[in-house]
Amino acid sequence: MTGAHKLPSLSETQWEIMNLIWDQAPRSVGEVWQVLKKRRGVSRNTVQTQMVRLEEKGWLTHQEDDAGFRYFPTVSREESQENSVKRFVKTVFGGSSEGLLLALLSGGELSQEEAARIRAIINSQGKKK
Amino acid sequence: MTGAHKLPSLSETQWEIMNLIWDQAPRSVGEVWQVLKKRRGVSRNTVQTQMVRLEEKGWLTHQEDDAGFRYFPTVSREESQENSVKRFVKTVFGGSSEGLLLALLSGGELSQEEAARIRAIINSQGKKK
DNA sequence: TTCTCTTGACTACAGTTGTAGGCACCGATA
DNA sequence: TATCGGTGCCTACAACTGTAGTCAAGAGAA
Repeated sequence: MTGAHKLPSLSETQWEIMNLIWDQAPRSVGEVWQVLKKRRGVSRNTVQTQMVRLEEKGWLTHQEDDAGFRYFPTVSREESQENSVKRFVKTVFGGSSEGLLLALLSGGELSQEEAARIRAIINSQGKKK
Repeated sequence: MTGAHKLPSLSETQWEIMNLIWDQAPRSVGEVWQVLKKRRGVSRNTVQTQMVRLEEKGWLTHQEDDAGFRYFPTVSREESQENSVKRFVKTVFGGSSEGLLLALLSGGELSQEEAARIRAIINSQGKKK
């Protein structure tokens, strides 16, 4: 499982777009644009360019129907996130997952609730094996 | 504490170099090169260019002594890692730290020991407040 | 004193990214 | 039918990246 997809990595903007498409696929350029425009006033062609590039890189495919082009992700969000985390841990923390976790906790970004949920996840994992 | 440093973000190669300098500062271009050359056969000028760019971006400064230029980090590794994690969580996980943690755990990259240490960290955090 | 090595400065160049303008086509509408 | 909004295609362009070559000055070595 977890195929070793090995697509070229995503820029931040590209993550933003991929996340929208993973949230709900398929999506047209126009639909993605509607969201991004509201979020940060970007132009339609900007979005289109990125989506074309994402297809070139292998992250998206499209089908054409009477409504136009509809884009689909080619890989799952989970797999992509996992790969991305691995790489991130390697480059920023020299491979130490603990380092990542410590930074996450010291960052002071977690709410009480979030911290609690994280503990719950960790503990359940502990039992699981 | 944790000054809002707001330097332009680092590329992967730049993280690699910064990590070497954080490991031991100050460092000359030659010293950094020695390590990188072994790791991935890069040329000296490549390293120098990057270090100059890092200084331009504000991540490094240098002093000159009789041995030549010695480079120092301008911000702490911890602070930089924390900022980097925040941004990463935002772009890849739409802001969900739990998402990050789940990906880390599902990634199947953690050894038993590492998982155990992570649990320990989490649990101690729990008590701490 | 020459030749060589190290080092810092400057230059180059292709690939990626973010951003967007212009054009042509098509269907709806006035 | 003349117009208009949406769509896809092609082009552009500056900034940043990774990579490295050339050069000149200084430090030793022969």
